[in-house]
Amino acid sequence: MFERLRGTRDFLPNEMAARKKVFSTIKKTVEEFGFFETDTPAIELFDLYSIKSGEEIIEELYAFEDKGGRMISLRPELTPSVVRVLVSKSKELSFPVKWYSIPRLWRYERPQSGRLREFYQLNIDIFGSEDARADTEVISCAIKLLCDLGFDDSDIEVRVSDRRLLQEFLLTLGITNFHDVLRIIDKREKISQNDFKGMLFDINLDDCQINKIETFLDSKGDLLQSIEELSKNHKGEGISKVIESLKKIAQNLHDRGYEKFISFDPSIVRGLDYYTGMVFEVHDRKREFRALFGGGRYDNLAELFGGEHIPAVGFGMGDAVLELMMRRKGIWPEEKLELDVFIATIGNVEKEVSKVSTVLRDSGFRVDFDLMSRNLSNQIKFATKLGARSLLIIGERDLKDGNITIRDLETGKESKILLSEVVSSPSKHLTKVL
RNA sequence: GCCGGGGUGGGGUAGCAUGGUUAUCCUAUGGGACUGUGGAUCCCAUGACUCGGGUUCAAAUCUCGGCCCCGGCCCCA
Repeated sequence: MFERLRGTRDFLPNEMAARKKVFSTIKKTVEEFGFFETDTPAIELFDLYSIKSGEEIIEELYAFEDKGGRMISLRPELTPSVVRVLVSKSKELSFPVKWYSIPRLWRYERPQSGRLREFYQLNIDIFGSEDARADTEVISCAIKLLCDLGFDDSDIEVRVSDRRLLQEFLLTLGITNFHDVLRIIDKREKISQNDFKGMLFDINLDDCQINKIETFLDSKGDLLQSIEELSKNHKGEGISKVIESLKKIAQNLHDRGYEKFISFDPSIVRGLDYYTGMVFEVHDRKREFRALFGGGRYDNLAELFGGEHIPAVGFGMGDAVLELMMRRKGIWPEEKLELDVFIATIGNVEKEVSKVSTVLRDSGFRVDFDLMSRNLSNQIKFATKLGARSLLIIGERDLKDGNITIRDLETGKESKILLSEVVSSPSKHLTKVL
């Protein structure tokens, strides 16, 4: 016996049935927003990840040397691959490009609630547009997606900010070590106020600066309103440009009727160094789970990869947290098998079974029948376990008059019918699930 | 890598504090009976103390270590 690798999952047919429904909802919504599906290899050159990442990230790669002596890694995220494709094809693509993908990703991390070593992640990105409408489109798609899955504004909160806002603000305070400060701000929710102050103090900020930072971070709330206030309180060329673009995003989201989902939160910074503008995060309102989405604008990644300047905005959504949240709300689909027709037999009726099953399958029904020569009772039991909607009973005795029995397994109603009748017009007597 | 809580048939469990007959119950799976209606029922069978060391006359039970699972930290691209 072999054990499943830590942090990985097996999906049995009934579990897979539920996942398929969720994934198809996701795909449908995203495609309604005009995104096209892409895919890239699960393996890439190790360097694709080592170039822009720190040592800690590299430690979490599933990496190995191939037979040609190349260092290879399983992809831990999709963005580098997509940007690689984009850079190599940029001359032949017409921009903006709206792409999505639901890759399987691998990260060698310690599994926790909502975090696994192998998982799926929906990625959507818009490349080529710097316009605030692109940012809005991405955020709207995230919101619509959650609505279509069955969530509403009482379940989730989308917090939006812009990294440049915080940076410009820190500059006005004379603070330049963004990297350290952002890191601490990112932790603020998890630690006490004293620890927060202490950590900032440790990197040589004074009380006055710390107080101002706290006041600034607390200016969260309704997106439009908060931004209006910001623009009153913070003048200056750099900062007003950022505020202007946030205002556009806010107004646009408002026009789409999504204002209830959105709030402004200047403490959202999303990781480090990666993002260059708008950033957003989606959480459950109770904060029971880790972030469901994270995304934002990353305008200079293509250049980092040796291409031309291609502005980009997008997000990633992992399937693990999504499943936890949907289960908590009771909207994860039922894990049950689905079959349209099961044919039960009594005696030697092989010929008729072959004929009927073929006709039904040709008409698009999902059909199965007994392969074990079981008695009728056990066949019915088995049909129920397969989730069959309808049951056909073909028995030697009734067949002498050309009859078979047809039973609706959901209502329990059954009737006798001519076999020839079912064969000539199956859709009249049987229904397909879905 | 660090910290905490756990591992009893395929799944879910009782037993463990206070060591002592054949390890409980539900479910699942397989077979059989009811001679074509039973999505049943009844009968039979299958099947477990995570692994290794220690204490003891005796360990599922106490103890140490490994492995694995769950949760948290770190990190979260």
